[in-house]
Amino acid sequence: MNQEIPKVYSPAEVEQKWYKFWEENRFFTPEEDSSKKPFVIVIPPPNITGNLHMGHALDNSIQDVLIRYKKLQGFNTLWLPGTDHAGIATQNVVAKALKKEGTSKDQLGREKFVERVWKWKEEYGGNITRQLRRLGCALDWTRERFTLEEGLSKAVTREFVTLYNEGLIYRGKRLVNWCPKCGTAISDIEVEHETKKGRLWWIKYPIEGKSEIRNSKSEQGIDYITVATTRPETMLGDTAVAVNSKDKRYKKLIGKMLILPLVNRRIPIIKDDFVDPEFGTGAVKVTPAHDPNDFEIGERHELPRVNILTPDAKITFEQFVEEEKKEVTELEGMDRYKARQRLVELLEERGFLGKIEEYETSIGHCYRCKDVVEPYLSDQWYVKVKDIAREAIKAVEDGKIKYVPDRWTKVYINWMVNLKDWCISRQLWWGHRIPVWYHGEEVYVGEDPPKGEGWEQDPDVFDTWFSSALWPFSTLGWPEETKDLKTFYPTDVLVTGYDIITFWVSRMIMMGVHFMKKEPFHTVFIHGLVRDAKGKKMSKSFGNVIDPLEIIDKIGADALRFALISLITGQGQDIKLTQDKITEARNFSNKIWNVSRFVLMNLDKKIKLEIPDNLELPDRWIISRYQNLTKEVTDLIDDHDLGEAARKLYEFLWGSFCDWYIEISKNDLYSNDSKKKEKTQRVLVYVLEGTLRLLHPFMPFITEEIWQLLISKTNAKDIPKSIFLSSVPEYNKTKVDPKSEKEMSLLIEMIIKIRNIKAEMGIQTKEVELCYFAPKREEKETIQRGEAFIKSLGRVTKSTWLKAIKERPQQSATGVASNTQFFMPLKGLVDINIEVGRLKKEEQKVGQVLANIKKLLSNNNFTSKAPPEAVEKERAREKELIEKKKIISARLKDLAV
RNA sequence: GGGCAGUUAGUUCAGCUGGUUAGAAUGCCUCGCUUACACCGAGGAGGUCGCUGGUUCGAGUCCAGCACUGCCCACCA
Repeated sequence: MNQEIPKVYSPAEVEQKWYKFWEENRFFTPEEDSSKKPFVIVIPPPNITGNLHMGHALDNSIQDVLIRYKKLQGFNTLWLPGTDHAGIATQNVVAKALKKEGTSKDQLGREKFVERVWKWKEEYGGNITRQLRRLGCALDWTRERFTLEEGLSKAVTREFVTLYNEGLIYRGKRLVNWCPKCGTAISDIEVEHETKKGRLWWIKYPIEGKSEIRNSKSEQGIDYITVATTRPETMLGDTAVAVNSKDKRYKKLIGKMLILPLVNRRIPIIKDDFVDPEFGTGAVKVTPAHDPNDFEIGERHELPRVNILTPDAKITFEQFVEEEKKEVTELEGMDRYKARQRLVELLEERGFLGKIEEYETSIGHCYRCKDVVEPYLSDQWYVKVKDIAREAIKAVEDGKIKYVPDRWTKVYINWMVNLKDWCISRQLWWGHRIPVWYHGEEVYVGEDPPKGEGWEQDPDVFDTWFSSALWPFSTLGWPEETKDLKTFYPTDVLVTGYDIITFWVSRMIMMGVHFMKKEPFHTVFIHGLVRDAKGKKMSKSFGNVIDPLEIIDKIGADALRFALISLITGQGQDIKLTQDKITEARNFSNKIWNVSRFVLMNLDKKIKLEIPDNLELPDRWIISRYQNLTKEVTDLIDDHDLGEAARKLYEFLWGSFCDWYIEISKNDLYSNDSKKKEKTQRVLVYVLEGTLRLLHPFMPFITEEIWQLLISKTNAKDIPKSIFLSSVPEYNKTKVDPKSEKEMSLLIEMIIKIRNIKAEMGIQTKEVELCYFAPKREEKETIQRGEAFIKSLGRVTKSTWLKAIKERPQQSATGVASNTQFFMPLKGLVDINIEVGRLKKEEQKVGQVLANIKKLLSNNNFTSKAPPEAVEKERAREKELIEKKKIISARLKDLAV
């Protein structure tokens, strides 16, 4: 017996061994000049600051399943790895480290700082790629890329310069979302809105010439106008008050001037129909430099823009004339929130403050540092996206790109239709430098620096997404016309969570269509997010994170992958990962291990890897089931329903193969009939070997380990070096046998029912056995020896089987009929002969048979092993439950009436 | 304000184009140490499929309305 195979599967060693083997043999590198069709996925590049979290684990498990499956199907596969430099994120991480050291990025200066980030990257940037290896990802590491490396930087420069020359890029002073903490502009989608309790302050703006509003005769609309605001400090930058042109209350006042309280700036009352007369007082203060709507109003009315904030959100009076400062000098240099508080106090003191209301308002936060974002006036670079977006929409509408599940198509199109120009400049140091140089008034845009003295490069860098938009082709060598680019572009599938459809997917489509004139992929496979047991997002601050690496250490990458994949639904719902599910997957991998151990243990010689001829019902059944499984699993993967495919494999392997076929097989394996034994060995190996190949994309390590052991015990020739290089089992329709499936399922049903009766009556396994055989005439002898025994009412083990054979009287199997029959010898007491006939009137027969068995059993005074009082107790409990239910339902009925 | 998704056993979820008795896992209750596996095996209990109508011979499944939950988008001071 195989002592060297342990009972419990321990993945750690196995996984390490095989990944090394795969990588060293370059199995993941596509064949050169292959005649096979390529199948390509580029990895969504994780941030170099990142560590593998469950989201990555899911995303990459999915991709690995697809790649390995396609490989088995005979495609020339490439899964291209890489990482993203992640501008803000990385800069923040390094800045934090510097702070700990007591220095800062400004102290270091730009050049030194960037050098420092590179150093950091060399040191820690490899974390995530190591972790992807642990997961088992079949990535071609010889082609690994980084967004900030030379080649990809060249691509980004080409991107910008080309777009610029096409007139699709412009620089403009606009309101951007400014993160004071990061000190940079961020794009609209990088702002996270959150509804928070705030306040609405009402402020009185005196009409010119009637400045003494403390006078008791003062009245709204005569002496002053009241405006409402959630951000009172912005009044410092007000340059008008707007009212709706149809608003009767203010009609006469349009064109008159107001005196801005404390600042004493003369500002006009203007009409603009953006203003909703129903809201607040119907009059809106206009701060073009600090509010997007006001900015637009300002544009329409050519209002001056007065900026009141420094880049780190402190009050500045840079644009104030001297007189305006007089009453508010103390605010200068003050933090925005402190200033707000103080300003309100000042207004109050001077009688300009009206009421204060509690108010719910939505506040924008930086997606990186969570600081409150300010609308801020600054010079930025923009991409005019309208035309490119149109092409990108068309690609999806024409079906050249398909979203899976389909509902994301709508989300994508809706987003694209409403797309605004894309702010691509960031005031960071870590990133691709914008290829623009200034020399006084002159501006130079080009891939190489301008010649001559005195040129200074734009200090800004690009939005990270501006470079990752090129990822599907920049990684293959673009803008050079490389062989890889020709062979592998366009790629096939993009796999990602729905959270970055807008950030990334849409931009890749835009740039792919624009620069390559070809969609970057034909399928976008969108999956849900991984959440905790309660459906909450996993995050460090909640403390509900399950670390994939910890799980891998404990139970193996295979089990983790299987847990995640089997949780995927066809609808792409979010996934709730629980400890239970992880345990289940662990148990499954152990089950695979043990069933394989069983098969291996029962092989005493080299086995032919083909189906034998002398098949019996259980053999035909399991082979048929296996054929169906092959078809189902391949169809499901083709349909991108990986979760269902995984569940099908689980069900087959555990529910059919282990629970039934293995048990039945013991009959032959432990028999003296060498022909039968060999037949069964061959069926076992045939089905298990094929199932392993089906399972390999999901659980690459354990399947490799077992497959190698198993295949070495066969006579198969030209064996591939790895299961990864083998093939998907072929679906052989001629082996599908509905009749056997039907018969077998009936048999199973009967056995279950008999077990049920047995359990109810407390009869022990050893006292009752069920024999089954499907005789052909020539097998009569065998049958009469009672060796067609396949299933006891409990579990078959070698010892019980041997015992049964030994103890069973010769006459136990009698009355052989020409049809399928059941025999149930009751340990020498009675034989029941159950005729199933042609299995046509199954239902009736089953019922009849069961009734007979029950009768016989109760006539024969079996002793129950369960103590009578326990049985009594259980019955009482049941009765009680039924009573309770009755009462409850009666009460509910009363209530309903 | 607009859009999307979900609501099925105690819990977490499957259930495709409508068709026998609504499945699985886990938990619970019996029983079983049996040379593949106690990370196991056998059996059992547990569901008016969110609510209300409609289509149909037939509805978790299709349609309409409602309720609740979650997510995304949106400039209302």
